[in-house]
Amino acid sequence: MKSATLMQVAERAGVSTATVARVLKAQGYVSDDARARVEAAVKAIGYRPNAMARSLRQRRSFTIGHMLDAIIVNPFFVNVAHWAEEEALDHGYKTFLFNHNGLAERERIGIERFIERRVDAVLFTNAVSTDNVRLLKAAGIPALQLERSRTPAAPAIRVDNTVGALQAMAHLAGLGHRRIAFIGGDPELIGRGETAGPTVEDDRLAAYGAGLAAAGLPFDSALLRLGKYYSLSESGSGSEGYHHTRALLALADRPTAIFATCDILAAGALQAVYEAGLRVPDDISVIGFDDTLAANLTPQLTTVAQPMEQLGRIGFRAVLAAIETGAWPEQPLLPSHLVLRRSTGPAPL
Amino acid sequence: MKSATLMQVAERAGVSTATVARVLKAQGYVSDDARARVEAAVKAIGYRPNAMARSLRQRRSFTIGHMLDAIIVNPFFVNVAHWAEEEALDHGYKTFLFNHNGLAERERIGIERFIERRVDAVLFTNAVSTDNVRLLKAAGIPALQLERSRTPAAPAIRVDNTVGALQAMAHLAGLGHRRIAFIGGDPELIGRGETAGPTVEDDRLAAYGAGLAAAGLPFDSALLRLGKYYSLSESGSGSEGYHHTRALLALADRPTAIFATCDILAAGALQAVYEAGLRVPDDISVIGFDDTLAANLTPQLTTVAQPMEQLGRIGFRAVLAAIETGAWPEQPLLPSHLVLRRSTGPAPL
DNA sequence: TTGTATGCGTTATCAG
DNA sequence: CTGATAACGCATACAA
Repeated sequence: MKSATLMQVAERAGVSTATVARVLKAQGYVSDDARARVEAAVKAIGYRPNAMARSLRQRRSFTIGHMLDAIIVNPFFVNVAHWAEEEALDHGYKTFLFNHNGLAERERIGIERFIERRVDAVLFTNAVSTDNVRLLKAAGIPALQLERSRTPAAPAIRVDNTVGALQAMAHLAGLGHRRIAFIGGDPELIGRGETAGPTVEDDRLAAYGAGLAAAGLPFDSALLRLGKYYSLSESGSGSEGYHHTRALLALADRPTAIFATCDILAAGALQAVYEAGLRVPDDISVIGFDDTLAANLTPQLTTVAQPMEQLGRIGFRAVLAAIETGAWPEQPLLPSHLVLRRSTGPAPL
Repeated sequence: MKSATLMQVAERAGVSTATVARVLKAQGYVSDDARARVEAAVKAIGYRPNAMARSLRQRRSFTIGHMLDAIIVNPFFVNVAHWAEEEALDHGYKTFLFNHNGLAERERIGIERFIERRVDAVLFTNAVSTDNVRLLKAAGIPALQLERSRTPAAPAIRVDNTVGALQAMAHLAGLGHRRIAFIGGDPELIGRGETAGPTVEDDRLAAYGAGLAAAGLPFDSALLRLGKYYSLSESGSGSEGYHHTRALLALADRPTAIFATCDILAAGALQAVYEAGLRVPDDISVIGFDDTLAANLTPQLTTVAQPMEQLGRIGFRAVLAAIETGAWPEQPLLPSHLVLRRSTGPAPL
């Protein structure tokens, strides 16, 4: 039995479609008698409104698009998407996900699909190309960037990376570490996009420097390793962190702590340390970033958590406001914070 | 500029809407002249078809629903969803995801949303309640289960868990292990659903027994630990594996190898072994299942891989066939297989 | 308090 | 080869 229509409900209840619509939307005057008959009819034939017909008529799909990067490699993206979806559900919305894997061409295709399906707004975590984002503006569809701003073509709800990173550095310094290495995304390779001002990678790196200075520790370029977060092609996605750490451990005066700006990088670091026969945190401490893989690693990873749930929920509420009012609410800067687990300890003597 | 309509294209090109539709769908006779004018008009006003109008008219949404379990805890689900989506994209489809976290009530809500949005079919990875699945049947929407069959109310594309599990056991036995522990999902707690015949958990457990027997090893109930795969509420999702392993290590005659039937369980096992000051694989070998977290763990985990990409792709193609022909294609039993990494080695002397 | 009528943007069926 | 025209299922302005 293909779902019935509103008209069939009306017939069965002996009223007009307008009346059925009124009881369904719980607005407008309806007599108790009519209401009861309609409700009975709805139940009897198992009527379910056709969302597509409704959307066509209202020129609103109650659907938003969510563009994501590297969804099967980095759990960060699924998490943000999950919470955005959760919030959307609470407001009668559904989301369409699209994974661009960092490729502008894929992103363009995804955006075209979104436009064809008439999403009411689009969330980017993260955006790749300004031109693509402009496609949405041209179509009159609001767009919002989450976690970082990579293009000036859309507003962004960003994360304060500095606060959490400084906590991490202070934690390490407080444990007596004097040689702290940094494994991070290269600001030149990652995230620069077309937005002016510091990128996420700039901020994390700057916080490393500031944390060193605050603790009165010298900066040593041998302890600085910048590159990609992970490779999408290689099977062991943490191999970037693994190789950097191998190099670090080969140093004559090796570090006693490593601050990696992604849990995936930290996962690779833990593998390299283990392979070298050293123990974490006894011989070397490790801190990650994101709080994605952290609780599953050995030992459980101390890490700077990103506010993934807030990002998703607040992000959705922001686009909803844009859809309904045409204006963007203020965009808060969401804090990151250190989560202590078992991969950090006192510096070895 | 809100996206233009087909009628506007028609006006601009000086033809009827029917002609525009003909060139857009590349079917039916259109003169080269008319075709050129239409194409120019489409380009000029940046026309994009309205998928909702099309769907309403064709009574087909080119959308499928995908019900998932524990999406932010177990990467397995995102992976299957990703590949199903990828295949869907190749066929002009999009998927709606819905996460039920194992709750029948949530699943019901998700299915209702799917029906309202008129998805053309639904994929379950995995289903919770037979009643919910029947809701789809009542609405005339084809449904297919992926990875395991938990209800007789829909066909299923399942995985052959036995072949991979036997490989794992043979690998361990070949390395000289004689005391091999098993940490797995409890057939009574997980997966029994309403389907007759052995569950996934039955199969994995049976393969453990068969592997033992094949290697001429005795079965020792002290080495058998059954429970849940993970807890959705606890932060460290691998805590189940951690606690089982602590118990195993406390045994007077402890095992030299552990076969855990989920990478998340194995992650917890690795943590417990590490905490006990033992090394993997020197003191104890560990094998997981799924190949999700495996490459990120320390040491990289030997595991039985599930065919996640095939599950997603073949699953989508099967529902597409059901949508188009009304009949289900044959449902293959997809093999699992052992992936060797660094967590297994010769049994200690 | 209720009903009628129109249109949302397509597609499909007809004639021409 | 092309153009009217009628649905698809719902929402809403307007009348009654």
